Amino acid sequence: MLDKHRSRDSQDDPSSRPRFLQIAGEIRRQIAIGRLKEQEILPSERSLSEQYDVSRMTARRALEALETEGLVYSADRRGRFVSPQRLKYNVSNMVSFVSTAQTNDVDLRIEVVETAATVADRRLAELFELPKGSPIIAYTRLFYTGDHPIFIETEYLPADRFPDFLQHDLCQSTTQILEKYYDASASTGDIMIRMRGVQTDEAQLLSISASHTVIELEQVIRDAARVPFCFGRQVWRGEMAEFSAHAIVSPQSFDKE
Amino acid sequence: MLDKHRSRDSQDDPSSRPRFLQIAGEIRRQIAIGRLKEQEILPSERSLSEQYDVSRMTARRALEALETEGLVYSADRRGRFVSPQRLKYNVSNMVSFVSTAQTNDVDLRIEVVETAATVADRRLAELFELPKGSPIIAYTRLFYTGDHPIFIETEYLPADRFPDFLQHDLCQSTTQILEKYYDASASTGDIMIRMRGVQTDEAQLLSISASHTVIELEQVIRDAARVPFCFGRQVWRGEMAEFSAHAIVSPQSFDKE
DNA sequence: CGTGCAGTCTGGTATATACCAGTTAAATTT
DNA sequence: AAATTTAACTGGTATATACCAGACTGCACG
Repeated sequence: MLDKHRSRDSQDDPSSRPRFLQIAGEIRRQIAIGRLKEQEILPSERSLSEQYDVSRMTARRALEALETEGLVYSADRRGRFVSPQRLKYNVSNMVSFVSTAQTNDVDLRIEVVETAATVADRRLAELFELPKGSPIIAYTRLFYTGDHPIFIETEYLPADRFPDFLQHDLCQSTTQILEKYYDASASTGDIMIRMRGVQTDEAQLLSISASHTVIELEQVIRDAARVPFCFGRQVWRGEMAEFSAHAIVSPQSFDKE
Repeated sequence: MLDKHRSRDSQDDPSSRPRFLQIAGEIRRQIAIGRLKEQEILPSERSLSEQYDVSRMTARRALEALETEGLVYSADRRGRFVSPQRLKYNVSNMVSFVSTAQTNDVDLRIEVVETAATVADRRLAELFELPKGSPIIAYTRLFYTGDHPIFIETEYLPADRFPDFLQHDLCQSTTQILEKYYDASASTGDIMIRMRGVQTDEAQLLSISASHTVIELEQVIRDAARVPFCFGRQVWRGEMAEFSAHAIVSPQSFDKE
């Protein structure tokens, strides 16, 4: 009974790289050379396992590796697809992500997920230099290229300064609404970027599975008088994000801790 | 036969969340409340599988979920540990990451991985506005907190402007070397940040397993005359990074695409 | 003509098992 | 007491199997 599988030297040759990584590499190459194109469907786990003569689990691991890399995404029970190209977001050039995307002929679609009139919690109060409990407008939007979700954005505005804001059509650049109707234009901003695990509600909106990673971007936008008037948080599909910025070394920086 | 009578045994109650996510959540909670502290070892796959009465593979998936989130890291064949706190990096405040880290009492250690005298490829030539083939100095360093790797940095300098640069001790702030000995101080910079899959050599240095994600940060540093004199690329363990920046809306932005 | 209903496809979850190669600490020998 | 062996760990890789539920395709029926 010793010889259960006659696996023998199947993988103990010194080409020691794990089989699933070899397969992942093979597929990666096919994407690189264009044999598999954006949004194209990949071979299924089962067909890969036949093709490479490995178990389904091994084929799966190869695909999962490509998924965490961001090269590939999985649409539950429909298959896996080649991820579309990254979107570039210049955070300095705060002249609205929407309009720059549109001029660079990115097929951008916006969906309003939720709007709310609420009050400032401690953090928002501190940020806007308002008393805790001041009225705040909040709205969450989901951004797509085509039908591919890219990021979720939630923005908070002090309600007093922007009356009837939610009356406007939020499927456009809010920066432009703020400028046009409320004379509030961005002058400076503080930005924070980090990678973290996705939360279940976010995962649903972005149609990624739980226990993936996303990139979170928070920004405070200030007007020429350095008064903060907008706080925003974006949660990006990690593989879709590329942020750039132009930094100017400040004469004296006085934000500490 | 509308009423499909399902067996109500074991765990198919409508709390339908996958078992491995429940377990991951349990551990996550224990980290959050401090029952498991930074750098502390987690229970092994096998002991978790007994504790929760699941197969080892399911326990493993729970731990892997925490790993991709960045809450936990795995040291090959030694166990899994709670990740240390993030490091904050203010990219605007270009006054050297090293010195700011040291004032904020972060236990920073630098290891020189490689130094090289090479020549400019197309990209570097274009960047530094030099002819292709001009001499370039390159060096790669690995940054740690304690014995925990954080990021790899490779920097490129035009050799003509910085003679004998590699003679200096590279285990300190290079920004300061540049300022002190070569009178080159940062005035502006262009920064790019994105998430991507780790490469095998990087994975080794950062001691993470292949098919994880990292954050890549590239920056071009210019002096007061807007002449670029340093190009750097950092590859961060995703869970360790948090970038912040202060942006100023430029009167007219004339960089396109 | 569409409507509904199989049957087949997909990925997602879960279990059980096996072996490998480093790590570590205890046991043993020198 | 120091050096060395050993044995009990660890995570990593891999296979085989099973069932689920949603998505899709095509066929039969009204």
